[in-house]
Amino acid sequence: MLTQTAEYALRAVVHLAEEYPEGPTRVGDIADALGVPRNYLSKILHALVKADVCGSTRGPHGGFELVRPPTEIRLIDVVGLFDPYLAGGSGSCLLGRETCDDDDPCAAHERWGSVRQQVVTFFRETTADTFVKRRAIAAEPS
Amino acid sequence: MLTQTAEYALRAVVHLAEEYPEGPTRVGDIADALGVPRNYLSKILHALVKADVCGSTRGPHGGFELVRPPTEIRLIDVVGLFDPYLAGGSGSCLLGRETCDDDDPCAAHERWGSVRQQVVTFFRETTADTFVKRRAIAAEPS
DNA sequence: CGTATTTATCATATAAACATGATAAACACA
DNA sequence: TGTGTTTATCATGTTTATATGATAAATACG
Repeated sequence: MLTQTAEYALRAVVHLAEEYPEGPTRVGDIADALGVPRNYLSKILHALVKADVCGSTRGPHGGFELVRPPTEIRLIDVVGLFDPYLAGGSGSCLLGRETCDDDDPCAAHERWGSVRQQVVTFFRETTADTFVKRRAIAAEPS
Repeated sequence: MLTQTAEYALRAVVHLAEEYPEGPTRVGDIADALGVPRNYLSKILHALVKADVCGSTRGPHGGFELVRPPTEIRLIDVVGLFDPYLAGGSGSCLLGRETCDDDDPCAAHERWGSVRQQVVTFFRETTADTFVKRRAIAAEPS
């Protein structure tokens, strides 16, 4: 449903949300935590920097961090970078018609559009904090 | 959302549903009608034959046709052949966890599962006749 | 200033999806 | 039985996604 790359990006952002607002986290640490290829993740994080989702710092104590609080980072701005059809509406006609919109719909337009919209809405309305596992403050009760 | 191949398959099956229950349709005719590569479509249709969705006949007057009425062909059995994650539930954890089910769910399990389920349900409950454009029997009223 | 640490960038490799082309096998029909 | 039509199969090519590795540039700190 998502490309591997988009899923890596999402998981990295959720991970960074867990660290927020501590300082930068190294690529290697994120890669180890998520179990994804380090150099590949590096490229993905760099794309997120260019998209103004993450910030980066080089050198000792460097790494990546979110540029805004997790509550203000919509997942659509993360996965949409790597699965562009989720962001823009291109190639959206299930039956492959050139033009397919509300005015001139294909036979599947309404039903498929509705399903598709639910997916898009999910990523648009969900923010990076949603899937953060909060650490327990106190020890768990015995 | 669907791979190109799965979309070709879906469109071919909808096309064959429009011909049903006439005799077989040639690959070339289907390919021309849909605007998809002929030889590639041939391979896809062959897979649909092996999956008992289509039947094929060689030689003159040969081609492909549905083996059952379109109302009895679920789209999941078409797209699931080429997008296996839609059929089986593999790789379904958005956060990449090894085990993620109702008993031991990740932080995204419920919300993502619900969205995902809507897509799967769409293909499971929609049959090949749904998107057939019926030819008007009479001339359209002036 | 020098050195270790870290991201940025570039070059390359691998795997999968997508697509093309040629030949073989089955079939219809004269 | 022969010939043309059609799918079946196999071999190959192209493009994109995924991944790896090496080097360059920036930064912190002694």
